[in-house]
Amino acid sequence: MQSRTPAPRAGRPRSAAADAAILAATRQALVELGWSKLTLSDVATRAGVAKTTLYRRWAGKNELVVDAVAELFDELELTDHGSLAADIEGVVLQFAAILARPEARSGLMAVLAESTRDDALRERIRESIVDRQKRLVLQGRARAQRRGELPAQADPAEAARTVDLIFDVVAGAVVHRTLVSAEPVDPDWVRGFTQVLLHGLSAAEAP
Amino acid sequence: MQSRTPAPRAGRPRSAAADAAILAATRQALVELGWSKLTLSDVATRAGVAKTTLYRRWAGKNELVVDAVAELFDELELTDHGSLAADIEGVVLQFAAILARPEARSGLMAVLAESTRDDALRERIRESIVDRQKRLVLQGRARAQRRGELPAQADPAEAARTVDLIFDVVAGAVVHRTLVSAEPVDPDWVRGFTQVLLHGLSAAEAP
Amino acid sequence: MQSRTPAPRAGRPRSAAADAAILAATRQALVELGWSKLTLSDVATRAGVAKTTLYRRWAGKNELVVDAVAELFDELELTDHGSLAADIEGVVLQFAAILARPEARSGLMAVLAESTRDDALRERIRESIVDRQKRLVLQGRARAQRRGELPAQADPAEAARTVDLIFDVVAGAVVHRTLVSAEPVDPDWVRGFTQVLLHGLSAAEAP
Amino acid sequence: MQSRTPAPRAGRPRSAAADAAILAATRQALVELGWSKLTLSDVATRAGVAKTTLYRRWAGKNELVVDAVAELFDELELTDHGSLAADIEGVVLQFAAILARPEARSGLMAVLAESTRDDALRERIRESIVDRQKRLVLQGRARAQRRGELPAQADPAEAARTVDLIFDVVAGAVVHRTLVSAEPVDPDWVRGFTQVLLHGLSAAEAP
DNA sequence: CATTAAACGAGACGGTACGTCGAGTCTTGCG
DNA sequence: CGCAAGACTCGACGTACCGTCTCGTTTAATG
Repeated sequence: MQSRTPAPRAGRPRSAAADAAILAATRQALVELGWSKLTLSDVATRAGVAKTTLYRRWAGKNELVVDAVAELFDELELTDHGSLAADIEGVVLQFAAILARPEARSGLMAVLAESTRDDALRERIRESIVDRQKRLVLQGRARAQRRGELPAQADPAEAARTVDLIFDVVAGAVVHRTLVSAEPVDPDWVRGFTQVLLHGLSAAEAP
Repeated sequence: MQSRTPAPRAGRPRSAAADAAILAATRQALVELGWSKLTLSDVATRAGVAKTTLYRRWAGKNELVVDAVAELFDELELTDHGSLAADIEGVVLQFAAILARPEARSGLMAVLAESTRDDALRERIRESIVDRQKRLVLQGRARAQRRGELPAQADPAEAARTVDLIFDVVAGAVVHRTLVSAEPVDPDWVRGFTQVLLHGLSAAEAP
Repeated sequence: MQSRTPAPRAGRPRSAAADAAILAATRQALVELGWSKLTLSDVATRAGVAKTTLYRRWAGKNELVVDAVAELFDELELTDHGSLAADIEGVVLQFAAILARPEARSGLMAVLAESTRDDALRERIRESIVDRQKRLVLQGRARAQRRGELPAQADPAEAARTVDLIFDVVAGAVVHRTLVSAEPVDPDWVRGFTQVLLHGLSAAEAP
Repeated sequence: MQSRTPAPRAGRPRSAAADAAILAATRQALVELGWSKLTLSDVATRAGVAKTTLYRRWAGKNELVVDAVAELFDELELTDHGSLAADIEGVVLQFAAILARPEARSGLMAVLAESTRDDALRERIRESIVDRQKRLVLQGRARAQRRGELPAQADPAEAARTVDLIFDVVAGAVVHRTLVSAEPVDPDWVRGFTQVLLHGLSAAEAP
């Protein structure tokens, strides 16, 4: 495969530093102001960049925030704790820690809200954020199967459907706990959640 | 408890019809425009009401939309289908049907996003929407215990914690599936989800 | 004929004070900044008024400046100095004094420049500034005819044409001297100009 | 007088063709867009030249337009029609014909407007446009004196003052008629104007 | 039944951010 | 070094919506 060099066109090239500065400034502004009071003028000022430069690279607030927030989730990883339950607990705690950061809370929910009426935006979110993190589920299952904690799945379509289901359950529960119920995702809760996820309600209610 | 009648002061009383018209207009505007392009002037015009009248009753866009959206969720009910699994499947489908309506998608996520930086708003959402629907979980558990599908829980604190957990898991998964993954909540998915919820991952992956 | 009361429409009436403040602020800004560096935001700020208010009343910079400048020329009057020559000299000096003010120089020429490509603007200038001042020529001629310095004119069409001609000559010469040649309109020049106007070149060159 | 060759320094010399192309493009843009909507980027594109090249040669819009417009007036000449009156009528018609061209109207007035607050620009206009055309007045007077239509003038200072006065009267009247009154400079008007100029108002009103 | 005080419609108001555009400068690579 | 291309900073543009205000006009309970 060839290098990614994007065809060195004529004229002055775009400043690479500007991109990083803008995304950082966006996150900072999200922390201080939240989504709705964040203005692109302000972001430009913080980044030491003209508003025009910003609009040359992103179509608007939504696209910019998606990119700024997406980077936050790339630090997630599935540390090996020896058992499936422990692995899940570990990654759920990491995920909750990210969602506890104001730039993530504020930014993520807002772009999700916008995406309900903007298909292009939804696709962008899916590519940049959602699908990138499904790797964690795949990794977790593979590891659990290697350990013999889960059986192998024959049907690949069924397997894919299960990955999606688990992702929705895990991500949904943590997001709901954090942003809707606004309760802390503490080790107790994580333990309870993992129990339900692995063994179901009936088991969970009768330990 | 006192009557709700708010001390019939002198002067012309507020029009009761206006409230209903405004909330309906808000939902209609959410459908057509979505949260971010909805303007209070527009809502006022649609409702055949002056902007002043609107601001006399709600503090702003957020409060108005919370009230407009909250009504949508009151139609949820836990029909008795004979078994816990069937009851869950029924209510999940109902919930998904509401979330499929654009006024709910757009409005709900937006106010949740705003609530990440506005505690009063979060409290209002919790009162108007979230806590009102926990009744469904309570009802479902009571019915399942009557049927002998679930054991009684001795510790009331533990019982409350379980209700919250289940609510986060169910609501979170459906919301995530609908609004983030943007995949349909069809009977297949609901069956799979209910299996995981009742019997856990291990069971679900090897039926 | 009825009063000018402009049909008291519904809603809050426009502030009368705002108009005056805006026009005064416009003249002040013309003095300090000149036409090309004058911004409507700045005018609004000076007038203690929101930009919206300004745009609600004038379509743009051009229209605003026409109105602001037009008022300056309303102070012109044809004082009776006893002879046609003296009357002309008097009004020419007055006119030159107005053109010496920076708000008049800068504003007038700029809107004239714009009017070369904007017929509506040209018409507005003609109504607000040019035609209003033709009264001076009419007045001067009437007075001179009363004194016997000029013969009466029988043909009204011819008379109108002469008024236009004289206006173009007088206004044109003073404007050109002031703004193009950028030389002072002092009493000497005025005397010479009046001689040419009344008695022609041949006489002027051989006194 | 030294050669105009500007010291052939090292490096690639400036393209001579570019200058002409830029000035032509400027005039074309003035015709199509007028002063205020003319942009230097657009001029550069029309001339097939980079913006840099343009700024290397002119300081800005004003200077560029002065040069582009000045060339237009160089085609004026005082054809000998046999009498002073006829000569004046001829040159006035020529002048009016130039002012009827949109690039002249729009460009000339705009730079004059700018020059009210920019002394360097005014000086440049005077050199490039105004003073260059005073030759016509000098020429006309010399010819008339040769013919015996005008007496010789002894005092050179007085003579200079008269040239300026006549120039202001002629140029001023034509410009005012064309751009302010926005009436055509037709042969009738020119005849009337020449009568006033040569014989004065009193004569003109009683032919 | 007249009074009266608040609610009402209309729309102007001071603000603030928007997204675009032009001016003039700077930074590439090519000739 | 000149030049084309085009990204850069800066600042004004004209628009839109917010939430407040000031009008003149209902409208129901009270006196």
